[in-house]
Amino acid sequence: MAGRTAGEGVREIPEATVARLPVYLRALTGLADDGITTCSSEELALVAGVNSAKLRKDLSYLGSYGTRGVGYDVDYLRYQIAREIGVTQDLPVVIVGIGNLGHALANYSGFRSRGFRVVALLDADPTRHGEVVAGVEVRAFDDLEAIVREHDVAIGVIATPASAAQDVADRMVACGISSVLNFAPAVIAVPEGVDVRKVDLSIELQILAYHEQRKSHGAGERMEAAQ
Amino acid sequence: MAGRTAGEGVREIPEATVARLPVYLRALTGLADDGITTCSSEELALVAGVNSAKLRKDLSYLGSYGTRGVGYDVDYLRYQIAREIGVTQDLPVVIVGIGNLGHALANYSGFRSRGFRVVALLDADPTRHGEVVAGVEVRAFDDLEAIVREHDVAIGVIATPASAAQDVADRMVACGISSVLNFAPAVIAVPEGVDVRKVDLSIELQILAYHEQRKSHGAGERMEAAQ
DNA sequence: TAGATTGTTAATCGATTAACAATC
DNA sequence: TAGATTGTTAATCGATTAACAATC
Repeated sequence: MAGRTAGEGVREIPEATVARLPVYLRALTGLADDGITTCSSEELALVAGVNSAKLRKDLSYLGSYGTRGVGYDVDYLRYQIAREIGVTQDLPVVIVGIGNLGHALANYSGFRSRGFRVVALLDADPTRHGEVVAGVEVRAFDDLEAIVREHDVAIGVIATPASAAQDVADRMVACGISSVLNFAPAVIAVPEGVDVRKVDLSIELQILAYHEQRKSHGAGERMEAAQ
Repeated sequence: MAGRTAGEGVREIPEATVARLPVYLRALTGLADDGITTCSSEELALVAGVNSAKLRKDLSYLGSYGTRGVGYDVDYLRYQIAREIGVTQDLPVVIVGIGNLGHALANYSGFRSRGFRVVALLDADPTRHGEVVAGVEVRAFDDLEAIVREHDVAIGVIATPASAAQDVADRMVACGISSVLNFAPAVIAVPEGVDVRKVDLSIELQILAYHEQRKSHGAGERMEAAQ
């Protein structure tokens, strides 16, 4: 149930840490872009938006890549984190559903720059086929299997309406895709061994709404620091 | 630091529970659409994608809205959760940055159907001004303050490039916006009392990549259920 | 009354944090 | 050597879960 049973040092990295590694990676890239070659856990934590104790604890799961009294080499740490995540070379991705969101995703430069390559855009609507988005031609959903086989695609992105999401997920799984990023506002069921992550735009807004409501009530204290 | 000090029954709902309330709300809406008027915690948990113990524990923070031996009235529970979140009437939202993602967000029907109203679309690029997206005219970023004042906007959405995000956030905060949903791939700093939630498309993909990598290594066990 | 299901308790698990010994 | 900063320990905190008494 917990995947591989430990044993020969297959480091078990906590899920909360895994979710922050990409944040550190981005922060390090930002530092490197600014010409900074070395940083302390304090400095990196600041730009990553976490506290330094948490950062050091997180990094300790990967190994000892810092130097006491000195800090971390930006490029070296960046490579180690990228290696740990597995984004040192481009991973092929397919996007299904080329509506507004699919367009945005296809054009999203952050995929390319962070180790992903959009190898295909698929849509069920035949009138969309042949259209070129972000340099990639929109193809029929039925081409999924051939594309997955050709490019050895392991990650699929669902950007369809909610009603189509489960069907798309089933087809992806049947083709051998084992990681799914789901933007459709629907819970999808997948077999054991397949990972699903869900991004839900309106849920994030609702969480904000909850806190917003709490602020305006109970008029006791108000925003203390107004910058 | 923990906001209002308890006292006269200002229920303190755990953050993890708050994040799931919108999920329950959506699940209940789905059940209602299917004509289901009553459900058990087991049934609701199934469609929400959580286990029933967690669901009941979460709902217990809101009050006692179920009936032992019977279950929950779908419409009643739905109303209670919506009231708790604060989305019983439309909350005004502004979106800044009308690129691909901004377009997708403006057209996203889930906002409207879940208690949010996009009152303005703003972009720094003058060539975009006047364009109508999803029935709303794109206006100048400088109009932000007037719009926030006119519609009493409390929630802002940032869909700009990373380089503009901090500046947009500063301007939003200066206008009195106290909740920000940030889609730009950048950490933004805001004063105490302002909430920020961040949606990062490439981070989600990277988390999937990490698990994907782990699957292909250690060839020990494989996907047991292939559906 | 018997069966069903909630709401709550308590145990467990995992994540965060402060503090500091190790060490550059 | 003195100063700085990592990597780790241990304490704390919060979230999850199973179990079951309460009660419809």
